[in-house]
Amino acid sequence: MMTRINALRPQLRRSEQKVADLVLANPETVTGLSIASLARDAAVSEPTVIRFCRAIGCNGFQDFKLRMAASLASGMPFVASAVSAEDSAETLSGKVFDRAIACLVQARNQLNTEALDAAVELLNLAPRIEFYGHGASGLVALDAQHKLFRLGIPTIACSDPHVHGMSAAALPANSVVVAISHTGRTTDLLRSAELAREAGAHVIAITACGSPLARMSTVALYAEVSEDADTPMLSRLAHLTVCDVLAVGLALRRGPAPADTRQLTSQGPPNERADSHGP
Amino acid sequence: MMTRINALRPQLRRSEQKVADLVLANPETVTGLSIASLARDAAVSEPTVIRFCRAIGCNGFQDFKLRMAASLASGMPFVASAVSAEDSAETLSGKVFDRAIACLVQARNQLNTEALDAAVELLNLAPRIEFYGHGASGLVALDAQHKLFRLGIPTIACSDPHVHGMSAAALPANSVVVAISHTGRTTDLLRSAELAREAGAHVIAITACGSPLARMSTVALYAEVSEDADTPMLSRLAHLTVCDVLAVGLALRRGPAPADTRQLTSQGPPNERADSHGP
DNA sequence: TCTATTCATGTAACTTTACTACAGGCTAGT
DNA sequence: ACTAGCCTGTAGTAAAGTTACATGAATAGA
Repeated sequence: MMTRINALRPQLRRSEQKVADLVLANPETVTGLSIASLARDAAVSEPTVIRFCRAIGCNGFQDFKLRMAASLASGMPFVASAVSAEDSAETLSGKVFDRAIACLVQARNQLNTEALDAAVELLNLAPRIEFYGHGASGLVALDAQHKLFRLGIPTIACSDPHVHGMSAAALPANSVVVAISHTGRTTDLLRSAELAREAGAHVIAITACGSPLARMSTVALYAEVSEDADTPMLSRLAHLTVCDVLAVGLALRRGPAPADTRQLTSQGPPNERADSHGP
Repeated sequence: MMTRINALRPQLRRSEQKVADLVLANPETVTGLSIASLARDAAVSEPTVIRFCRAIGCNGFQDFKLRMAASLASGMPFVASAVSAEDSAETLSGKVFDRAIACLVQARNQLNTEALDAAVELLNLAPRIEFYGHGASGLVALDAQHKLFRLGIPTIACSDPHVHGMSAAALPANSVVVAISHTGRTTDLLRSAELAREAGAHVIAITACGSPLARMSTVALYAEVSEDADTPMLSRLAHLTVCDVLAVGLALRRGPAPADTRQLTSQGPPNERADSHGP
């Protein structure tokens, strides 16, 4: 909503721009104002305000206020703010959670569909699937393995450079390596990805946009997280969820749809076996 | 907002309850309606609608609509909906991400502060900290270890029953075991938690409300996820984030606040060492 | 440079909306 | 059965949003 106003601002009439500026300056207060007050504050007439609302695609002032409130609510609560030692437990957990959520929202919005489609297709045709990652990303790889195992798709997760180096060189053609790295610059990982490609395998990269890993991959899935939150603590969550998407997409395409779908969306009986699969 | 209406419903007057029911039945449409239409649809008079708005803590109908829109916007976009084989890549990734986000929002809202405070305090005083978890939760434990290691706090993560059984029995007094299990019924984990308590250690449980693990723990952190999404695929994310909160809380209390805080909120130089810490 | 035309902006009138004061009617206690 | 108190709807009011129209400014053509 805010971005839309910003985008449409140039093609607005001068007096309407005054309204736009006022709205962009203090969006929170706008929802509480009436046309009259808003018109007065922006030094324009009431109909101009209405014309502004129409210009940015609303049905009127009421509709505008509603959309504004909705837009603020969906963007506002999950702003990433730095933690400080003075924070109470409540604000602390709020901040950490909000940052995690904001990170996922961002990842969700920038994941490009074509790449995702291509990735699922590659996975679907692959005779063998392997997940490589180091450090925190190694855990993501393990998690992906674990999840695909539950879906009946055998895979291998490696976080040891020598192991995945050897494994990559020996991959059959059209295999898929999912290389996970936030920075996309880990040399060991790049080397193994290179080996995999030489062996005729495809590389799906889960990494940041523009990284070396992204450039040398068959398909790159960008899970960029906001610069303020550029830490393994957050990128992890985004990577995990991207893997979830891949797993679900693959399961839907491969497995007998109805049964496997339910297995994904609701768990079986909640007994002690439910989370006792060894890692 | 919706939960508030539900909570206040019993102490509403009969005709006001009719309005409440209508609002709860189709919340999305309400924001577009006027008092007159809403009153007609609920078969009550206009003033009753206004009284209803006041009763649930709004300043009037306008305010009510605004809050409703805001509430819907923050809850709506991340509704958990089941995936199906017909979904395109875009809707699929949207659904998976939305469910992940909804899960975190839910976890965020139900994490109780006192327990969190107590947990951080226990961790702060602990001479030794260990994380136990099986299966997917084992990865969460490893992740927590990894993260605390980065913060300069040595810990141990175990997912082998025999290993954490032995370790638990040998814990010094006031040590802390963080036991992670979605169901809270894994027998091996319960046994080790029992051993830890007998050894004089505290147990922080990250599990579902009312589980056996929660009952026998010193402090229980509930990371309940919505019943529709009751799968390891989601609880994982909530558990990870709860661990993040614990780690950040602990680091803030222990370490030299300013330096460590920045280390948490923004990463160092994005070179190849950034995510190359071995698992 | 003057004029005509088009577009932007404000004024004024209108409609709908939200809200308030009051009175009728139902419920409950005695 | 009667009365007191409270819930509910009717009628009225003020203010809000919206529309039609007229005036002013700006631009282009002669």
